[in-house]
Amino acid sequence: MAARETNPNFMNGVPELLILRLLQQEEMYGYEIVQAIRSRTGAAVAVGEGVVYPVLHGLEREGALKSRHKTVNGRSRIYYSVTRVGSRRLADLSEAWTNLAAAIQKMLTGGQHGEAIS
Amino acid sequence: MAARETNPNFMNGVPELLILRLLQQEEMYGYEIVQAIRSRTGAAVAVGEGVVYPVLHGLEREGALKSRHKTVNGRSRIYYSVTRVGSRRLADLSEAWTNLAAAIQKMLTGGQHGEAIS
DNA sequence: TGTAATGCCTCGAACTCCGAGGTATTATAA
DNA sequence: TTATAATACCTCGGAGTTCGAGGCATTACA
Repeated sequence: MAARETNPNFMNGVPELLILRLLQQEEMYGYEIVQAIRSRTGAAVAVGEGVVYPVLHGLEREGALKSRHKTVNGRSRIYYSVTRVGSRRLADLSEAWTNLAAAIQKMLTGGQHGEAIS
Repeated sequence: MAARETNPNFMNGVPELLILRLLQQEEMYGYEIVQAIRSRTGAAVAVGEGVVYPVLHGLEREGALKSRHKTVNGRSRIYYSVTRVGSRRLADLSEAWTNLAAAIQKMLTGGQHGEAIS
């Protein structure tokens, strides 16, 4: 998918959305995010590390996230948190997703006829 | 994206879902579908012909759709309609989408803490 | 001592969407 | 009459994502 301009950048981007949302609530590290997504969605969404880490790196490169190292129990972790840019991005993605979901929901449950705009 | 097995095939697949849904309601042809999606979603979703035709061909190849030629006003059209296989597929995709949307919605609006299922 | 869990990472394969472009006919406008 | 738009079909290359497997290292547990 190219950088779509007609449609909101959704269709894809769900991992990015969820990661931003989680990090907005609290600072987390990659491995933790993988499990948080799985558990908080009741396994409806399950992304692997192969998805999470690249997204994390990409968002940081864009300035949407900032990170800091921390060692806990001899374990080195990289905690991420959202920046002002990331917060803005989350708001945009969140709205785009909501619009898309609403549109699709309407099509799935809506009446048979393509009502004219009238 | 590979043929995901952990997650439902969503994330993507929105065009496929909408096309199946439209065709289940009434027989349509490609060019018509492009505009129907745009108008019935209030332009929230706008897929081009470069998306619709390949999906149509793929679904027909899989036996989810059947087609018939028809000439109207000197215009040659290919009308598609869903088969039993397509109907089954629509039901599956539809359910998968609903589950995904619900999971995401909960994450977007839900409380800060990773509450236990309770 | 070995296996699982934690924690980080990258890579290639597969897939889809996107936009541009091509062809042909009919309708409308200049 | 001629040019442009609309209808109607199609394909292709580029771009961006997700997926799973795999690698590395340390700590916890059996």
